[in-house]
Amino acid sequence: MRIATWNVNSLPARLERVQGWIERAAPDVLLLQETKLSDASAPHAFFEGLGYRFAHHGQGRWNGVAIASRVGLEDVVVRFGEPPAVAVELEGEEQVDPMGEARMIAARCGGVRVASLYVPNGRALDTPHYRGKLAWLARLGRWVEETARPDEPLVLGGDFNVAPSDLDVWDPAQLVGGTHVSEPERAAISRLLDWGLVDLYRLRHPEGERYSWWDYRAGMFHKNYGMRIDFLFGTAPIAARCVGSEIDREARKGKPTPSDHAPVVADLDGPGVAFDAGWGAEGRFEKRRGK
DNA sequence: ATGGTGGCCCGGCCA
Repeated sequence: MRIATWNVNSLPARLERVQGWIERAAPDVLLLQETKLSDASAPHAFFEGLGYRFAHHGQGRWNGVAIASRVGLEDVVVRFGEPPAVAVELEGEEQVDPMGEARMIAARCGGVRVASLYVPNGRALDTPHYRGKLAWLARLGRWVEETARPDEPLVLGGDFNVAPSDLDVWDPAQLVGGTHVSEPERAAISRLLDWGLVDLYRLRHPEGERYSWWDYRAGMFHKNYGMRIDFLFGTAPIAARCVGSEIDREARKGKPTPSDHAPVVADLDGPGVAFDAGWGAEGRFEKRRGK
């Protein structure tokens, strides 16, 4: 079984790329983030035409998460199972509450509990958005601890907007004092790992210079100045079944315009189906340096 | 060079 996660940065803007990638990578379960769609606009027929069932949790213009599965899709939960939040005032200090936003959907697919997660960006350390990010990550930790067990098949996938170690960023010195690398954010990821989740890509790839997100600006992708912030985290029974994992750098290249994130793939059981993930000869991306 | 790109959808906001 192949599970993948991909922040598509708008599903309607990415439909052609998503269809091409599904045909190329043939995931059994695809976790999507940043669909930027309302539930009423969710493209169920598009996914059904490709052989997938589709569950979407959106709010329109921002955020939005979804699960496409061709191995069953049951027991859908959104927003950690909490009731819809009332409208949140975003102007005042300490009023930022990402809990009400469309950032979490979970389901059971092919005997595996999967969650598609879009962690708040946090903007900057001294903002209420950062404190909201930490609160959201704490809610995620509590949801995992209260509703799952480390010995059952569970996969958390998505855009975590955290680089867990300095090996996951192109230049740690440039990011000091910023979000994505702060100690509290990394502690929130450690909480998940300490509970029993395993970073499936890192399990198969100990090397650095492998990222899942590159800024659109300033040629960051071409210089391979990126961060590894998209993950598939699996419990021990999932890690034991994981025969391979890739970040598909090919999906970040070319036209039509790609997302700024690449898909992360993990294969459970069997040999998997090999594909060139675009990191260059011998699987190593040749870093190019700007003038 | 204190920039740059891209998506929301048309004036800035967000990443």
